[in-house]
Amino acid sequence: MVEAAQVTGIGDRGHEVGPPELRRAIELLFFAYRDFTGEADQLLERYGFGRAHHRVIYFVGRHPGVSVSGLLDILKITKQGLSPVLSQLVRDGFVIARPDRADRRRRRLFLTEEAQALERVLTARQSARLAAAFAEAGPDAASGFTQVLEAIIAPEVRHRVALAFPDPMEGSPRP
Amino acid sequence: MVEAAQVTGIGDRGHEVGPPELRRAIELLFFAYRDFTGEADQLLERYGFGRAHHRVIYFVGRHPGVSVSGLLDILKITKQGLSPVLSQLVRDGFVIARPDRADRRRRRLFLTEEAQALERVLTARQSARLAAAFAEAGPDAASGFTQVLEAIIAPEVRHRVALAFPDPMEGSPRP
DNA sequence: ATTATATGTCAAGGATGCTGACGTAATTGC
DNA sequence: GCAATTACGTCAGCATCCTTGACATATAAT
Repeated sequence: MVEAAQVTGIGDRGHEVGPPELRRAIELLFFAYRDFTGEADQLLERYGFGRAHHRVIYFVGRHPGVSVSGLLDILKITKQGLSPVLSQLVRDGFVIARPDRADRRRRRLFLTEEAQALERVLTARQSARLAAAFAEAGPDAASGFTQVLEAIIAPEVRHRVALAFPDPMEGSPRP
Repeated sequence: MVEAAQVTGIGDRGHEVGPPELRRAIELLFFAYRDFTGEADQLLERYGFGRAHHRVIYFVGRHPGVSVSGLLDILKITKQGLSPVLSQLVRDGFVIARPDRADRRRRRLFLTEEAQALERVLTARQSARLAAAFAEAGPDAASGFTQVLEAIIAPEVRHRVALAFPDPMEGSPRP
């Protein structure tokens, strides 16, 4: 096939393997995600933060009082991987960790006001980009977009995603 | 606000910052992309490859005869970043680089048969996951999904995405 | 009292990038 | 023909983010 590609050469589309619309969707997801996540980096740099810090700030902001292990469950990384990032955020005054009253082994994490302000700006930027895309594609497309994303997510992970309307149980201590 | 979060404590949703559906979409994109890309990793490990190798295999497969700089343009990384990955793929017999006939400074990249087979399996896995999500969400949602992804992508990058139908100009030498 | 849990830390390493500098071969422009 | 440019490679150094493994400490549960 390599020889064939060289012989037929120019204009060869490579081996066709599946429905073009699926192949196209795979690529769209790659490019879209890359462009989308690149949005916030410039602002984070000013604070000496990277993507990992962004994720922590975001999810602690969404789940105030989450425990360290709860955060690890969401992020699906190891505590050794989280450690330097979380330490820096605490050291720099962006995250506050206080022991849970009922179980003092657990540290509940909260954003400081400065971190909340940063998170608002970061989320606002990404929201603006999404809103522009939704406006361009139309409300039905926007609805389909979230439906498909939800279907892509592994069933056991879906419950972690924020609900469209506030979750009354959010932040409650584990049994 | 941190104190407020601790006082109101349990059940607090954190600071509400924007439309819930946009916040929800941001999270969906995060979880969906993570689950989606994790799909192929297990298979790649058997070859001693990572995501970077996957990207090279994928795009060389989609653009047979692409030059090194062409690949760098697609991936948006530096040649120093690509170098170890591409070298390993050539060394392991997954990518063949031959000088362009008209301009022998340029190396045109092709996949070997083994690499094509691997790429087919990898893409088939991801296609299957996408197809399942499309089936679950319905054809209209699938259409909206790709429309929104395309709208998210920066305009100057959109032309890089595969077309739904083969591009007759693909692989042609630069003027 | 023993065991289990939540967390932290030290060590070592891998994957994937970056910038900067330099070199070589080939092509292009004058 | 010669200089500048282009395509590519490589070496050095560094950063980010993540891993596994081992061990320590405090608290809670039994």
